[in-house]
Amino acid sequence: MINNNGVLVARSDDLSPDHGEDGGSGVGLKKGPWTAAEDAILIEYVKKHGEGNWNAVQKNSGLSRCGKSCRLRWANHLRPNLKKGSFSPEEEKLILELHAKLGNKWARMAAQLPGRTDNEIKNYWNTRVKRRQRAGLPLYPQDIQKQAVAFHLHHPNQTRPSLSPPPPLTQQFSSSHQRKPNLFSSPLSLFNPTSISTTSFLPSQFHEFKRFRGNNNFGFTPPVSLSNNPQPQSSLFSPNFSNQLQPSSTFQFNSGNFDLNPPPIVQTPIEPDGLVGSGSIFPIKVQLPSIQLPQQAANTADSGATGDYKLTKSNSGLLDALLEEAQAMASSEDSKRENKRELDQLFHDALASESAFSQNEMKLKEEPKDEINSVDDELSSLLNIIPPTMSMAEWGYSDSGEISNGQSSGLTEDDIGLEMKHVASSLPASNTSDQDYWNLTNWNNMPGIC
DNA sequence: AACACCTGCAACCGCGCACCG
DNA sequence: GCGGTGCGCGGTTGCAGGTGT
Repeated sequence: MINNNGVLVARSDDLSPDHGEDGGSGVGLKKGPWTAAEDAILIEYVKKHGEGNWNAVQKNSGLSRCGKSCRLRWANHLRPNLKKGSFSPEEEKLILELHAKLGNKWARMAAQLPGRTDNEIKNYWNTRVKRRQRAGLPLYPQDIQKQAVAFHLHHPNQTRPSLSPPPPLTQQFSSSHQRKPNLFSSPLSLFNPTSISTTSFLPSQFHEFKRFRGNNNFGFTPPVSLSNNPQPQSSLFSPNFSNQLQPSSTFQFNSGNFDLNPPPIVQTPIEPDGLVGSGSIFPIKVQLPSIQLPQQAANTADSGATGDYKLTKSNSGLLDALLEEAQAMASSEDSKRENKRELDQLFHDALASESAFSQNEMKLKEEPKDEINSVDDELSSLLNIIPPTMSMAEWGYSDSGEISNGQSSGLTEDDIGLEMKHVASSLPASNTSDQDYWNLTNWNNMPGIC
């Protein structure tokens, strides 16, 4: 319904049920764009009462907005020290890194990007997805891919991947009205270079990250002053950024080091530019210090980390798919030892496939050899351990740009399963040490994994 | 100039989690 | 243990401005 001011307002049947919150009856609550007057009211209210208790805003301030709307408006637009304007190249790079690591966890990503909101990041990413899809480019630039592979070489035992349930079908491709495909049958399958797939390895540090009510890191905060308070230096450009990001981990751009937690093996199609936002200029119109305190929050979460892992919602991708497949296979086997061997091999095969694919990709690109060699050794060493069977390197590029094994991409899940079985059985037992196993056979006993 | 199409972004919506009585 | 409530997150929608024809 449009009111006299041309502003969309809620009809009574428009309101989100949302457990009956957001203003009780909800009748008369305004929707649509915020006016300057409303902004002023909200700012004044938060100044006085602080953030949180958003549903009280309507009652106490006379603002005809639901609590959710107020929170959103404050968080995304009115909060002090928000950065506005385009993302800087550094920010874009960081977003890519974080997305490779976290998947569509916008709030967590925002916590690493001072002054940026989850909504901004989400919009940026969706836009990027659309753009890259249109251009037929992969989502992740090559160096992110390298980091992912390099990390696995250096930290094969540090973490185990989450076995995520399939995310909502709408998780990744909503903007273009594409839906998360069946991994093996869709045009966006993992063997399609234009597909987008990520596998999240969510760190234990993020356990219970979501909610921090009752402290001053998240949730309710004391009344804020809109003046520029002394703010922590943006971690983005801090030399100690890696430490701030995740204690005890390393995180370096353009290096073999990565985060404590293995990032997903990202899908690796040909990357013509290999650059982030190449050819673009990314002016930051406003760069104010941020009032966000993400690191504190992260540290709080860190302190509770015990090294256990639990199932988290994440994007599924190549690795998840393989691991899920592996898990399914494992459940049907009698020998626990055999299971471990198989699973280990399957995972290593996934890594090998991706890294081999990376090599393929790098060969196809005309890059300075030095740059390529930065990870070549590591890749080679990985490939040396991995039997070449089923390596994606053996898969050629079809004329259409798709990766194929010489046939059409109409692989069935059964096909893949059989191939993976074959791979598993081809591995000599001596090739993998017990240390390499990630207690894969115990995954079913892990909390949150059923 | 007018129209159609595209793009980016603000805002909304539904869901799930944590807290509390 | 359970239901109600508050809140945050991720996905989706719709609109305004830009661009092309």
